[in-house]
Amino acid sequence: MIRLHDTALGRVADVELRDAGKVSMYVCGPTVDGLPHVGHGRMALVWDVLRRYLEWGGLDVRFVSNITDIDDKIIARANAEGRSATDVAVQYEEAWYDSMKALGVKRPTVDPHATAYVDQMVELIAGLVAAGKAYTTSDGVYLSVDAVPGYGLLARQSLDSLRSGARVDVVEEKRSPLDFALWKAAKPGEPAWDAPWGAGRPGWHTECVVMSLDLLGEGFDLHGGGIDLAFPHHENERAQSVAAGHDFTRHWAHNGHVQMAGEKMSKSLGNFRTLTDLLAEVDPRAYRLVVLQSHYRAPVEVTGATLDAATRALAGLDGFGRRVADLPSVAADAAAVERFRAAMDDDLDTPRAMAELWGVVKAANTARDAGDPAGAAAFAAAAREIAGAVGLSLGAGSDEIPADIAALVAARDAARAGRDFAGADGLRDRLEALGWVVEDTPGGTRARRQ
RNA sequence: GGCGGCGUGGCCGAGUGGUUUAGGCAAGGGCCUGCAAAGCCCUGUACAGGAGUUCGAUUCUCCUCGCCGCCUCCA
Repeated sequence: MIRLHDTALGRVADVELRDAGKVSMYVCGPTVDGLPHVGHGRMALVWDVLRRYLEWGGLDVRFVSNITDIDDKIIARANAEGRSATDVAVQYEEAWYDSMKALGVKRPTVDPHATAYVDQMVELIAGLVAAGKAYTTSDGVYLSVDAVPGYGLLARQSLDSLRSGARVDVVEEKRSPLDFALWKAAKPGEPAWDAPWGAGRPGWHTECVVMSLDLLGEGFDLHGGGIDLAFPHHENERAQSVAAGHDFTRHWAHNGHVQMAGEKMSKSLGNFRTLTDLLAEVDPRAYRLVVLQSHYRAPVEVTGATLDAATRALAGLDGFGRRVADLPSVAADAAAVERFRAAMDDDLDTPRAMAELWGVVKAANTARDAGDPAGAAAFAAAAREIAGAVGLSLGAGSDEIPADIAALVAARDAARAGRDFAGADGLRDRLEALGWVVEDTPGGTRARRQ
């Protein structure tokens, strides 16, 4: 079984499944208050890769990822644009899934919406109030962190050091600066649900607790998300579930951030680039490759240069895919697949896994050049196996050739056949000017887009 | 102020106490080709600086410098 870094333990640990052969995982999804940014894309890709890899390994994965469709920023946008919060949420959820589709990120098994779980959230909060672990104030309901054993587990800090470092605004009625809102009382004009403490809306942290436990059950296997969520979001999820007597996730995993010029990219810093824009400019697979070529916990710089390098690398893989398309389909080279598996099982070491991919690509090319099609086929099968396991398709198909391009190619072939090389080179220049590359292969001339 | 991370060859980016190399992109040389393209082969004296532990450190310890993150909404 795979080993992953566990944020609660601060080290890599075996992922021990609750039920043999089945994986229950929850990943915090987006708040749909705007277009997704590049960082969201990395998050989605990292967990998609993990999910696909586990499925490839024969596990039955139940992947739950939520949509936060009620939140302060959604309300702010709705008010600013003079429309309903629901309207805003629906629009940006659609944008989210459009981007996910382009990236090749599989749809979650279930994608719960916060607004559909308000009743259960109210129930959870009521239980915490009744148990004396949460208290009401004039603006909502707060959880008392002093009532939670081990608060600070995910922050990896003691309650005291968290308290001394707190920069939270002092709210007079809060018993501790670290206490956080379970319920926010509605201000005039805000969307609101009824509750024993007055109309309002649930706090962000509560939804994930209710939805993950409802859809995955007590003690589910894995809870993931961006590293920025470790504290306070996940800390507070854990705090609530522990306070309410639940057995929460068995394993916490977090992905590192995307950096822009060495800085974290985030909405609040305003230095973000939307995923929508990025995907309009580059092959979405290139972004997947950038993500795969960095370790999921390390920060990664997403720039024109890194995307460009990945695009070129992808072109090489696509060329390989085309070249081996005619090889017989045979069993994948077992040793190569095992090396891939070892890399992936070692805390999802995708950079090493990708190195294995290029290793088999090279091995297949070498075998083929050496006149060993059987060996080439086994390595090519391994390459497809590995690429498929991480959600990367190797462009096996050829480009559609428009008639005018085909005519130029045919004219060049005729010129070459007549040993009119000057004419042939002129035609190749014209093709290149039109964005096409010609390759003379033993099997005939091949044209492809640049 | 508290907690944590990082600094690897032109760029991106893994990894390891020592015999043989991560890998990708870029670059140079060769093979192949009418010439190319694609592919294959070869090449580059990389581990921030200092001290220490060790037979031996890029890999462990300490210090210095630089960068970054979390402690507030945030993937």
